[in-house]
Amino acid sequence: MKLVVTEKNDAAQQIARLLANAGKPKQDKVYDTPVYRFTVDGEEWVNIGLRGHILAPDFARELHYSKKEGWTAVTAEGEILPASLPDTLARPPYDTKRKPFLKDGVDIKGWKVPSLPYLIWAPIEKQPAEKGIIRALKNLAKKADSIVIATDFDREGELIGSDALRQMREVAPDTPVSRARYSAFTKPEIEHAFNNLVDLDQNLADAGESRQYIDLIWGAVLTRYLTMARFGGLGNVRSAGRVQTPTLAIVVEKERERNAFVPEDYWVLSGALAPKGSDDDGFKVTHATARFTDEQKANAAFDHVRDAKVATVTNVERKSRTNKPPVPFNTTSLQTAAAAEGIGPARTMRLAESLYMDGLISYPRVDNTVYPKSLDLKDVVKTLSAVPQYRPVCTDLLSKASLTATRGKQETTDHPPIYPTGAADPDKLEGPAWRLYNLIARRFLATLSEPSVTESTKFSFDVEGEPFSASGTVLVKPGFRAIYPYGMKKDEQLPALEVGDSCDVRKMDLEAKQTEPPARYSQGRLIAEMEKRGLGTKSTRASIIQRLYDVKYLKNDPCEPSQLGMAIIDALTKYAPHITSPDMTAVLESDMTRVAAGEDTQDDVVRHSRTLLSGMIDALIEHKDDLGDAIADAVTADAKVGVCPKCGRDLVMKTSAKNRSSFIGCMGWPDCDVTYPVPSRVKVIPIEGEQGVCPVCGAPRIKCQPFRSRAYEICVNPACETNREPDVKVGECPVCAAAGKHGDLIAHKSERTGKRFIRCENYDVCSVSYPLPQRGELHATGETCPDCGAPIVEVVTQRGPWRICVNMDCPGKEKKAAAKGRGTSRKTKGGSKGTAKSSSKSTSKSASKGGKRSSK
DNA sequence: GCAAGGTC
Repeated sequence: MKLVVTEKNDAAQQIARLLANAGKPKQDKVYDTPVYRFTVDGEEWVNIGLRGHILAPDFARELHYSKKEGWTAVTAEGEILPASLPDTLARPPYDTKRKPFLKDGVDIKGWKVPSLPYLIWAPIEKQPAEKGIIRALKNLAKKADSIVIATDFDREGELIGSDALRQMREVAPDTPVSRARYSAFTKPEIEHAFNNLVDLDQNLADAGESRQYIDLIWGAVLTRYLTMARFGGLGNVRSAGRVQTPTLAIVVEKERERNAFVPEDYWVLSGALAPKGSDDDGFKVTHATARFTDEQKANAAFDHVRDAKVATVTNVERKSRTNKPPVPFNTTSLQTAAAAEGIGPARTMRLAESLYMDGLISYPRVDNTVYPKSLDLKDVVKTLSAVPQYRPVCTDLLSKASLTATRGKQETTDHPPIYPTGAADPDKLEGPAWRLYNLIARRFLATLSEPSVTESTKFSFDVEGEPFSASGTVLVKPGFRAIYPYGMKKDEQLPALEVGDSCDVRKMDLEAKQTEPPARYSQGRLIAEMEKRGLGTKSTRASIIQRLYDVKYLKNDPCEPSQLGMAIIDALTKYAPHITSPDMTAVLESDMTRVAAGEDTQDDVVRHSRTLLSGMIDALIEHKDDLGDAIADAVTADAKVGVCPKCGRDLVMKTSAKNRSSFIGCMGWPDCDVTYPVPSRVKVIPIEGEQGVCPVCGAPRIKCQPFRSRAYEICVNPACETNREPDVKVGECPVCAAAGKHGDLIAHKSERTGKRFIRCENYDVCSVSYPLPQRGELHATGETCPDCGAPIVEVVTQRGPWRICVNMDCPGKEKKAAAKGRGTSRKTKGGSKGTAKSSSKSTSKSASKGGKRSSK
């Protein structure tokens, strides 16, 4: 039996399909891992797909951190340093007797902390990360007569293959092993690869492993340093890494530019003209000097034209422009295009993964932007014509004798560019999933379509001796724009005018303006910038940006660094500049190339990198307290929501030690006891400037962003006049009624917590109460619930009015939930955390709504 | 409670 090991399940399946020459491959499972059995010229073959890397590098066992002991470097014997270093590693070039960082073995909240200088030189081991796959792999390797490593044809692929081989060698030490190298899933390419097997390139695998080690060493050492410099509490990691830190630096650099920006005054003289005698509002004209930097000159020009009645056309320029259709999508261009449509890169990849698994799009991690010859374009168009929105364009394309597709600059042959492989039903996909599919399908059709032609017109005018101009652009031949409207500008139509025609001057205005600072990066542009600077790969960029948000270095979209993010970059730029620059990646790349070429060894390259970091650790440790203070200040600044109306100190977001809920508290505590509640399940965004102070009570106003609904602003003080709501009678108290007395049920808003709830008017003696939705206008209906007898209230929100029985335990609710839950279970599985949470409420509705909205 | 790289 011949065993073929690929990098992923998808590849195992494709290779089986292409090589089987006696019937279709049979799918089987070995310990839950899918494998494909088939025969080639009478020989039995088995294909197994790994899941990327199956081993993960980590520090030697005694240096592992555990939940119980934290980041300890303490051995079982209480010894700080591991007993011995592997011979291949040099002894650390530092004095082990010197005072270590955060004194070894000192307890910090129960954690023992290792010496960082030592961690740099700590031995690294590779541990199994995919135990199920490894078991299946070994099981098959034992039975195999020969083994072919057929992982992806790149550095990481060679490393994944080498790791797999190491595992197999434990059970099959003598089985012959070879390597298949292919770069496209086509029959000739795969057959050629398997007829011309080579040996595994250990140098290339070593190059990949050096990358793993260097990333781990720098990442772990600097992350531990930043995290321990000022302990931020559980869950507050301050991370650093070869890719994430330079990426953060890019965003911080832009913010610095913005902060250093000095706005300049300029003036714009513009007005409206209309063809003589017409009665429309006219079109916009601007003075030939688009920006006056001299106020006097602007005023002088304005004085000439402010009372003008007539403008004369002095010149007409018409230009027609052909716009080429876009090129096929690869991962990066999909991410940037989706980001422009409001789907962030990380979410795009999650959605793309699930569209791929559902057979709706091709493999989403690809650099290629040229469709392979083997892809039957017409066939894809035929498939897409099943989607009503695309049918007219598909019919049009299918009527052509042949189809020509655009080509991008990057051409690789491992996977085709991202294209639709199935027809989606807008009603069956959730909103964002449909929007992404729609983008991909339309992009595909656009790459096969004609160019679009726009015609732009520029009129020049004379108004009382001052030169003015107007321009407009009109789409005269839609071409690909008929199917691909993304990022399209609106038509600006100008009337038909010729030289010598005159127009009525409708108005003239002089506007004082200021130059704007450079714009922040959108997530899409940040992805593009990372690619430009060689940071990360198509598969990692989205998650790295997400990570920067998760550790609170970045906030908002477009990307804005937090004070914490700026402080981290500040400190690292000073004491470990290497990690903040993309150069580290560039140097690593050239090192890898030398290792792969056999001109350098893994040990040398890793040792050199360790030495470099060693040289920085002294300065870092020396300034640990400065950095700790800077981090603490930055975190406080990030948490600030306003100023205490009582004592004038900062009010910050705090977390209750008791139940981990958030509240706003004064930094002056315990001298000042001012606290305010915060609505639960919302993201709190401080409001800067005057708008952030309540004009009525002086407490801060904040913006609350609930998950997936509209943000609102409130004063944080629940007792404030602006938060007061009149009590509403919503029914009668059943308990009091049973006892023979009368009690109204009142909807009431607490002045202490700001929470709205229903209580019996006899609340001093009667404990009947019900919770209420916290947002929306409340109305009594006078009705009671048929299932439980509790009052029914009406709540009016932005989505419209809805009615609800106020009893949380009402038996009627379970019935409804069960009925709703059934139809949507499929969606909650593949989606994000967020979609899972909101499943029962909004899935069915948002799916159909989203479909209609984006089917332009 | 560490990175970045694969893939799910």
